[in-house]
Amino acid sequence: MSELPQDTSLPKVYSPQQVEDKWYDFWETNHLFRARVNPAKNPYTIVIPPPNITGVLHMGHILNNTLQDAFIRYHRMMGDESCWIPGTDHAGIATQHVVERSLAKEGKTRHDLGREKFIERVWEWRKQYGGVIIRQLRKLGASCDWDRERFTMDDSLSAAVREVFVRLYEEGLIYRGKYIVNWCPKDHTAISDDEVNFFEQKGKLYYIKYPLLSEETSAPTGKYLTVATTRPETMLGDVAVAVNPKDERYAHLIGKHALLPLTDREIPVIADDFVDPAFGTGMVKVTPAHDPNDFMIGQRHDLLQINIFDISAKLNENVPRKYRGMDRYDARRQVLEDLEKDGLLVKADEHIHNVGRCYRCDTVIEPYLSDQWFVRMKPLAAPALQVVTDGTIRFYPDRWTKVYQHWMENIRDWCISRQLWWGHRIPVWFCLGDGIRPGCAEPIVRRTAPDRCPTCGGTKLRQDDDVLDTWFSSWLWPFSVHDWPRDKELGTADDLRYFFPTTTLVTAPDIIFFWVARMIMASLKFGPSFTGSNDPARNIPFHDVYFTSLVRDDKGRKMSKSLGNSPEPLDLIEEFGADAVRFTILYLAPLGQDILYSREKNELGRNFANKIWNAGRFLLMNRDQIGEAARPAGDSGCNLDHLDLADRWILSRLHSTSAGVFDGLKDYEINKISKSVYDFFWHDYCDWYLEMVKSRLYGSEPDAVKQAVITRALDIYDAALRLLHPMMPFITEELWQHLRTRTAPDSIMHAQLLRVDPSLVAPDVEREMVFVQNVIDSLRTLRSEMSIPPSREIAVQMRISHGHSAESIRRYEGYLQRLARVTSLVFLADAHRPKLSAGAVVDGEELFVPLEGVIDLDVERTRLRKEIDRVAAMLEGVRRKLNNDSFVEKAPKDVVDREREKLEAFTHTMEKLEKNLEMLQS
RNA sequence: GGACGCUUAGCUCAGUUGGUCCAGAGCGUCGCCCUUACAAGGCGAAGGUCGCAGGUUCGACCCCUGCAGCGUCCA
Repeated sequence: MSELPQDTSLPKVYSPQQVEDKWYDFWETNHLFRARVNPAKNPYTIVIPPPNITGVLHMGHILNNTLQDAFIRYHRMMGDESCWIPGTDHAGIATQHVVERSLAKEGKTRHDLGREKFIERVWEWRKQYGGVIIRQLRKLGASCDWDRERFTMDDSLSAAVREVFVRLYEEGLIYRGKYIVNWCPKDHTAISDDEVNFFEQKGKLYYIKYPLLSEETSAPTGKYLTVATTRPETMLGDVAVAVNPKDERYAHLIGKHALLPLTDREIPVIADDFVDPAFGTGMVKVTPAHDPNDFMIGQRHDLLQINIFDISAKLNENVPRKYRGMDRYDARRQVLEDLEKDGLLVKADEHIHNVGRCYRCDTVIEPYLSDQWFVRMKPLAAPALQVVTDGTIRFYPDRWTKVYQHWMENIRDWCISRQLWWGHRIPVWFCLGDGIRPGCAEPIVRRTAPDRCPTCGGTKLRQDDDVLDTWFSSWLWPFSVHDWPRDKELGTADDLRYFFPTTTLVTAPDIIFFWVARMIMASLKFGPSFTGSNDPARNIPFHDVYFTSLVRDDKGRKMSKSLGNSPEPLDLIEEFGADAVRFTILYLAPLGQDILYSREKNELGRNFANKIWNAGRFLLMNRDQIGEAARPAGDSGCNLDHLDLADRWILSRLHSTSAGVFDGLKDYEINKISKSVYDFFWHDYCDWYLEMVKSRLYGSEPDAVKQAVITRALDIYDAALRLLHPMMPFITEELWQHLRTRTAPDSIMHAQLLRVDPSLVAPDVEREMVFVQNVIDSLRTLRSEMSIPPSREIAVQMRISHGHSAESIRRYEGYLQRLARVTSLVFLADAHRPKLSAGAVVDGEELFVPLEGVIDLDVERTRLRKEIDRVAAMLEGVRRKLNNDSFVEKAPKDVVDREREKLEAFTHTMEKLEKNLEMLQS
């Protein structure tokens, strides 16, 4: 058990650097983040969205993980078994890239090493650099259960991937086929539809003439068909020209043939509904191997598929010799030049079209015909849509359910094979035959490598070269982290059943399709195998999904490496402290809206930390001088001796603030929580309560009272620290440990949150306090406007006539003395009205500050007139309402009554202000 | 083209089922204070016809319609 770090004196300014690492070590070495199966408690589980092992912490991670940590810590302090499971993602393309780049520096490619050596190299890289982020999260204060850290390429998680692949294949939900996929010519792999980003781009629409051939002789007729295309180079793979069957202009051409220029291919004119008569000439070229729409046209008309590109999008042997080996853009230039020469290029119009680019490397995607593995999504999507529309899973903010629904209803099959080396190799083997006989056609799909072909017994087998999409492992994350399907053999079966489903998922909305939707599908599909239940509510991966804001810079631009507009998170932590960075981003993060972020904004959090620190210093200094009263029992207890208005008020505020925090948590309104705790701590507790406490501590009350007062102030501070801890874990731990003697491994982390006592929430007390505050405020304003220096004390006279009593106000006299520098308070008889004084009316009661010729009467007259104008405007508003018959008739009675009360109060105030002004006129 | 979101003080944002918010906070600005917790602070002040145009209602920042600008997602 490690010792509690001890530090006796508090410096004047809080320095997070000395505090944060100390406490993180303390928490970690004492295993305070650890979660264990505990049937006596409710589990509260979050699985981290596993960051890429190639990634480094950015502002999005700061937001995302601070939110998760705050939720986890709140629930831990509410008595739940809080379990936050960390881990990383192997990020196929990204990681392979990084390692290939480092190889390139040695002048090598992955092919020089070979597959096996290359993969070894990636693992080495991962050991050395991978998961920097995991270490950085500790700096942020993340209370992850590190014993549970997982990696998507771990043995058990890889077993889960194979298990799922085999099961889906056996059910016919995974199939292999030659389809048009999004091919990245740089990464040499297929990527899924969702991994393509579309950008509008200026291009040209080329009009090209294809010579029409005679039906009888196949000789050129001298007539031409004009097609419009944005990609002229693909004409070398054309197999038809298509028109819309309803397009009368071209009806007579259907069935005739044209000669494909630059080649000697004759191609037919076909009719297909897909063709838009309004686009270009209403006549399009058809290239089934290089356009997804043409691919479908080709299938409908049983057309040939001519692939004209190699894996780098260079032209292959299926085109005339002169174009072979050319890059697609060089080929475009050459084709255009040749068409021009032959007089077949009609024109080129400016044209804006969407171009798909690889989300990893930004290379323009090539629609490409190749053998790929797919998951049939429709059967998986239906139940996954259901649990969201029926509210079994809730999205915050709710509007994402619509986005989700739309995607689910229009779902397309998921291309899961990737032509990479780094990743989960597809568990499929092909029989190669025995050298004489050809191999068997049926692929062998197995959890582990087979020895021989089950059909022919042949031993020459070859595993599929491809690996699976990284998301094919992350969609299993909520249960694969508990080692499913090996949970029984690895002893984590209880964990799996206890911590699944998770409670909350915190993630960015841009991966709603990649990840969120697919996790729901996978959990509903495979959950029954370990929950033993078919109830969807038991098999969902999570109950709530919190979609985070996007962090932008202060000009509203997305933060990006290339713009260099993102602050370096670790530098921010170094400069402001992790607590400040955490609190600031929570304060700035309204649910579902983007955050405009800048370095300087962290001053908010830093200043807040310093404020709390100094309030703590104040309390400790006074405690050391005065001493504490006997401690009340229990963690949430609070000394209740010798209560006065300020005490009852702060207790009321504390309990209603707590209640607000609990309410906010239910709806994930973290910025409301942060605001209310901030306002309570700074404005209620420091600005008012501590100032009022001073008047008692430094006054003439007996020691027993002073001890009760300081003890209570400490108790409330303690409760407020607990309320704040999940947002600012370090400073609250440091101060909490200073407040009272603790024994290791006591930590605020595991202290209970204050239990809300509704009986302490007292609206009447708060109203009374507001009156006192208003009196003080108006005296302060008056002082300031009359240029009475703060050092100068003032005498105050009051005329009570509006519901307050002199006795009750006498009780607050100490507060007025201290907070408004009032030296004496005198109550006047009704008839008296002091001459030559500055005055104010608060809640109907009159305040006078004698001016004694020192102050300019003109200033006071101007001040009064301004106040009269203000009240007159309000009075006018109220009158207008009450003079409106339909308002009095139709508005609810209490609203009308309230307006009548206002009328009376404003009239009353007006009269007094006008009398005051009269006095000064004479 | 479709869907959704946003538009409140110079800037960033709060504003609960429409009526004690005819509007608040932080930063910035101005004035006064180094008052023994805190100048990373205290006190006070200035600053807004709540994007525009209609409508519903006794009453609209809040509800409805249209428009404009910005943004996101999908096609």
